[in-house]
Amino acid sequence: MSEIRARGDSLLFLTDAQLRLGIEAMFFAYRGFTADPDRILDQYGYGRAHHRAIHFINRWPGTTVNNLLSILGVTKQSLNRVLRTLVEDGMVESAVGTRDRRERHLTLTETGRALEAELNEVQTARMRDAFRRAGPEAVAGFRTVLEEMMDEDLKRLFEGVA
Amino acid sequence: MSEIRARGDSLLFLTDAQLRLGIEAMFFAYRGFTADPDRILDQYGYGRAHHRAIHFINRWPGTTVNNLLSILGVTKQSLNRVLRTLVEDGMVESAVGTRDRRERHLTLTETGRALEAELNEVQTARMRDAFRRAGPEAVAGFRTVLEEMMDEDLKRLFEGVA
DNA sequence: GCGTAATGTCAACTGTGCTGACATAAGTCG
DNA sequence: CGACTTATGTCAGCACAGTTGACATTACGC
Repeated sequence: MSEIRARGDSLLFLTDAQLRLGIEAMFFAYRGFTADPDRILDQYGYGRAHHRAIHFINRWPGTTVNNLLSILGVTKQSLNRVLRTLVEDGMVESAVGTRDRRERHLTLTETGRALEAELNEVQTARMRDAFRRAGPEAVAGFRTVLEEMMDEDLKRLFEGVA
Repeated sequence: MSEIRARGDSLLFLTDAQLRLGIEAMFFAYRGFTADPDRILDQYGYGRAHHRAIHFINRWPGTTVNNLLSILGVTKQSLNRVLRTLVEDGMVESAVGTRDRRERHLTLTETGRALEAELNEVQTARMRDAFRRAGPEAVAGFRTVLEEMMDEDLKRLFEGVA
């Protein structure tokens, strides 16, 4: 506390009212954040869980099931239900590991990459518009605060790739 | 686009990679954002829907069911299930409107306010730490970007109270 | 060969969203 | 007054995505 006063900053941004506004901003913004992809997913009979799996498999092609589990923070039963439909639908390929044959390496198929691109397009469009209107300094602040809100392990994961 | 270049800003913050990082930051941060209240809600046998109802009833005491419906963006059947348990548990009071007797005005009871305080405490604590570490300029940017990501109607609602 | 790790699967349960249908009470307006 | 509309509540049924617990298969490593 004292070192902050010493920096000469106003502490008005830490009032209860300001913090509650931050909470509500998160809530409303997250709704906007998911609204566009949700509409596309509906057409495929998929939900947000499918989106998250597709997103992170695209992000780290060849990742294992266990990796994905720890990134997504769900149980294997929950993830498996989603992965099974994605593999059946030809969106995801599950390849036996070469170094360790117990592992399954997950990658998107051509079709899967197309869906990922479609989902990314709309979600990115909203974010791009928001970033553009807000400007680079605001975006830097946005990213900083979000990182500080993460759990420690996810923060390390995130900073590892950022 | 041109007016941004004219401002002399770099457009590097709008690259696809940066936008994808923004998307992932939102995802991971929202997990952290909900993690602490979730643990408390579990103890009461409640979920996030209960939290949201409690939050906004506390925020606008005496609000009507219809108001709450449009803020939360769910169906009345969905909200009613949650409200019913909260009223049964003595967390929320539903009072017949005086001006319009069709309306029900919702307020938190003493017990409800205590739970709200408990939930707000942990969620606020995380946000306060994040805000403090990030500093006031980052917080301003955070709020700006979040507002720009909201749907238009929610943005107006939010700006109305902010 | 034994223990452990990675994965998959079955069953059951929960919370929270949805649609559709219907009911009641109360306000509004011709 | 009567007709329409609005605010709310409720029943039934369904879907998605999370959970726990139990168990099986396969493969790695000491």
